[in-house]
Amino acid sequence: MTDSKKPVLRFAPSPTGYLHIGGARTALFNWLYARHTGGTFLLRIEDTDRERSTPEAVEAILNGMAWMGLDWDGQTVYQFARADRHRAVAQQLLTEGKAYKCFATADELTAMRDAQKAAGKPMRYDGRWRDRGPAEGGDKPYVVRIKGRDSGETVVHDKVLGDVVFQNDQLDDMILLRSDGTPTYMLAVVVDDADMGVTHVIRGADHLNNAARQLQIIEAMGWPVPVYAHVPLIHGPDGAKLSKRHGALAVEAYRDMGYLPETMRNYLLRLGWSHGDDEIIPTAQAIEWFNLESIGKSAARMDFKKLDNLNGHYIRETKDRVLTAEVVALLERQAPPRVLSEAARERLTVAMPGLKERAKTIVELAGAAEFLYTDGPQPLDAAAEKLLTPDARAMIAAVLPALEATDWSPAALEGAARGHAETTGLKLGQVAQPLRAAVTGKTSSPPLFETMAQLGRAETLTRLRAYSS
RNA sequence: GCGCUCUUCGUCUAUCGGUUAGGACUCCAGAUUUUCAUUCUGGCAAGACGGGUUCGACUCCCGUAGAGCGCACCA
Repeated sequence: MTDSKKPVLRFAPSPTGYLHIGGARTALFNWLYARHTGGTFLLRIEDTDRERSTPEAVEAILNGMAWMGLDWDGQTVYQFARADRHRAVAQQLLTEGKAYKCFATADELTAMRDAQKAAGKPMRYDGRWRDRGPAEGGDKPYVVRIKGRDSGETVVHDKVLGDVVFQNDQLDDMILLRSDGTPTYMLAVVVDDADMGVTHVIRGADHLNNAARQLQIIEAMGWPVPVYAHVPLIHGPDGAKLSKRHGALAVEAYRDMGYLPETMRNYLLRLGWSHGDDEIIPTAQAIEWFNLESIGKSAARMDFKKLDNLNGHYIRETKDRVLTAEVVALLERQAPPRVLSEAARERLTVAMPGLKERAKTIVELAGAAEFLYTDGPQPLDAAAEKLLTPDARAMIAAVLPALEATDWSPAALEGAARGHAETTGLKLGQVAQPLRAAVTGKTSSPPLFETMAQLGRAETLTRLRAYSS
């Protein structure tokens, strides 16, 4: 560990699927720590599994990172391109006697494991080729395995979990090079981390066991040991493993559900990391505060109610024009895309202050604003339909002249409505609600008289007349 | 089965041997309001269980239970 140097962090996803919520949090923690310390944050695509890696997945991960607002330093490293280097390291280990060739066939190993399981023994490679000379194998296919220590213990010093001790006799001699000569993940990560100068490895707790194995390679090569921080996994709302059904969705699915990137960063940060009683932690503050010590040890569950609440907060904090852009983008992504006119966008922005404190997601916002960007009489939702009784429609007709006589300012419109309420002995709400239903098609909306003013005299009257009798 | 890890309100968490165990979300009640929402006030609600150690344990140790992860020529 060289304390004099700035930390080097990395996020190393395998492109076998989209960037899910757990990966996004791992990336976020790495990014925050790098930005907090003034260090470097690298991105490495672990595409050594040629069967499962796809260009689409790479694309999805890059897009996900971009949406989350997580930028990385330097070029993206593609692990597969470094296979020669990985092979060279394996070769070095081989010549130094720190690795050996194993000629056991897959069938043989399966049989071995079955026997172990039947005997209630731990299932692991028994080292049958550990001390046999390669000559015995002849020209049969072989894999290269690390010659790990078979006694003593390996300790992973983890910043989150503390010192975790593994008995070396439980760590089997893992494969470095497959029989087709390609490097395995275990070899590739260690070599790449070393070559990239990675000083801190922040990754999911599912890799904790791997850390002990990887330490064997690191020690064999005499490389510096990085600081490890294994962060607990995220579970679904029911405590079970996160699945598509719950929230192991692509981060972009959260965008489509109407969540803001700032919300996701804040929510994911608080899921497993804390700073006293603080809940609202904008990204700039997060960079200032983030540390490894305050990462919790236990797995956390997704809580969409809290996500919604946070998102509502950030929506209210966001500038009107930006929210309009979000709504516009959302509508354009819809199944039949819907493109808003310049006038409609302007109307949205003007009404945004009243709209945004009523929405928890951009999707809700777009829905609640529909009456603003759709001209003409509005379709009524069930509650509005129920409210617009014949009596209510007659009331609208009765109040219409008074409204028309105003200068169409919010105050004047309210005055007219109040006046009508007084002379007819109604409460203001009994006048306002039918008007609201006729104007917006809904029983709840931003303040009615401001809304009518924003809509304009002609448009509002068209809608009112459609539901008056 | 073997190994590793985790365990405070329903959920996310604070607490780093001495507190009426705090905050946030959810939920409930109330205030404000032309609706809804926002905002504000108040309320419900927790140390998995069992042993120790200690004057004193949520906090340290052991055990039990539950949960998660790992045990591939996947990453």
